Amino acid sequence: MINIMVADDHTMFVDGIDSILNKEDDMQVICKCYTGEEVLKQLKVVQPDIILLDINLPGITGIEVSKTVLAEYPEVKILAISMFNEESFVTEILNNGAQGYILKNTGRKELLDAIRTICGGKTYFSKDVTNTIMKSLMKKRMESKGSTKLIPKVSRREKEVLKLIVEEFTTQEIAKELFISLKTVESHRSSLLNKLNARNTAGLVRITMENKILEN
Amino acid sequence: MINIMVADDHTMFVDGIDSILNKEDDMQVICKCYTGEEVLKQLKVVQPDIILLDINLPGITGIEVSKTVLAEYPEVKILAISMFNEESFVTEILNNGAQGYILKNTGRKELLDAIRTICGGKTYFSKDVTNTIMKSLMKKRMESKGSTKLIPKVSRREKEVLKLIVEEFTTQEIAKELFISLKTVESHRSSLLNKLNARNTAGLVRITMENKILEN
DNA sequence: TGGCGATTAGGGGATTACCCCTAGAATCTC
DNA sequence: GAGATTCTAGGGGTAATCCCCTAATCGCCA
Repeated sequence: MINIMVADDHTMFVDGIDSILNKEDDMQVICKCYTGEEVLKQLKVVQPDIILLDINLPGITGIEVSKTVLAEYPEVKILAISMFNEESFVTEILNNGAQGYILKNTGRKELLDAIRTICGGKTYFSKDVTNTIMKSLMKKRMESKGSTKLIPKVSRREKEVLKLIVEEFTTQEIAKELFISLKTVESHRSSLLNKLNARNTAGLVRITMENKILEN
Repeated sequence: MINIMVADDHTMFVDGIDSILNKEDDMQVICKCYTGEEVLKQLKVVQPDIILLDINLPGITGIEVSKTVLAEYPEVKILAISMFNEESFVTEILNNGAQGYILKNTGRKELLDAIRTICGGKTYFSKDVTNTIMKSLMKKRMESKGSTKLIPKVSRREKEVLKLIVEEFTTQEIAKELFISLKTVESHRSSLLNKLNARNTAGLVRITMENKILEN
């Protein structure tokens, strides 16, 4: 038997979920909460297997609740529920302990499927959600590619020097490592400062990491 | 009519795909390739709407081919096909122009679905693949949370200094910006070097960005 | 209320990074 | 094979960082 806590500030929604779940033989709703505070309070009394948690709770948000649950009741699973198919919400809640994420317009069958999957120790994400994530993943990559174009090509040797700079080698150490003169390394350094439009080592490292210059 | 190019080094696989696709009224395989070189060569002659591209091609890999296609034939869609459900492969190919990713054990129906979805301008990822991605996404978040713990807490003022260092301010400029003495900034700098276990400015910046120290 | 970390500040010196300049040799490219 | 780019290297100087030390003041908290 799966013991379920439902947390959402919309009473009708909670009741709807309640009626759907209680029709199932292997599930029972043991607690209904309408605020984040209530969830944390009730958890000291009841032991649900899973919490159906609305992300946009008033007061303490679902994100905050999720953090606390992960820290204090790590055995309790969380299925995040939201109106919004927003990439930021999804990653944020995944970041903080949820095992799944579904939208509020999800059908009965998928809801039951999600609950059983998560209670079986796996993770569950609705198709809409995964699509959103994948798309935003692709977008981010594209954007990072786009901004890279502003940066002139860094030569093979310069990359080697740059790599060592990022790894905290001094100019002298780089010279020894690459079997070249100190002056040569300085020469590469100043080329890099120019090409990457940096003022100093700090900028060199930051720009390198922001644009993932060493990852090709 | 969807014009399809198939690229895989296993002849039997290519022929199998060919026979599946040619049974459909709205699809036709117009070109079969067995190496990456061949794909790039054929693209100068034929105009496919979509390429079914094996990632693990011998010689020029599917990744490389995908990069080139994205750059030179941006209107041509790519559906990546692979034996392996590896997170690194998937992100790499998404990174470089593919609109979809399916596994070789994918059934006929899903293959057709994927092709039609992508040619309709959308993206397609098989369920196995999205699961892998989501899991590795979660893992990474967890790991980054975990590794953060190794780093001693950086104080408020130190973070201010650190932020300016990352933004290429020199010690003198930081002193002016924060209305404190040069020696004070140097003091904070050396505390930071100690706390973050860095040898120099380069390390300071790298560790800061790797651990996202300034994002709180 | 004593201790601890954070913030402030300094002296003095060693090392490193940055800048301006030139310039030959190797390598790639058209 | 000519031209561009890269890799190499140096002289000479200034600015910045890093290191070792001390030390006063402040706030917090057990």
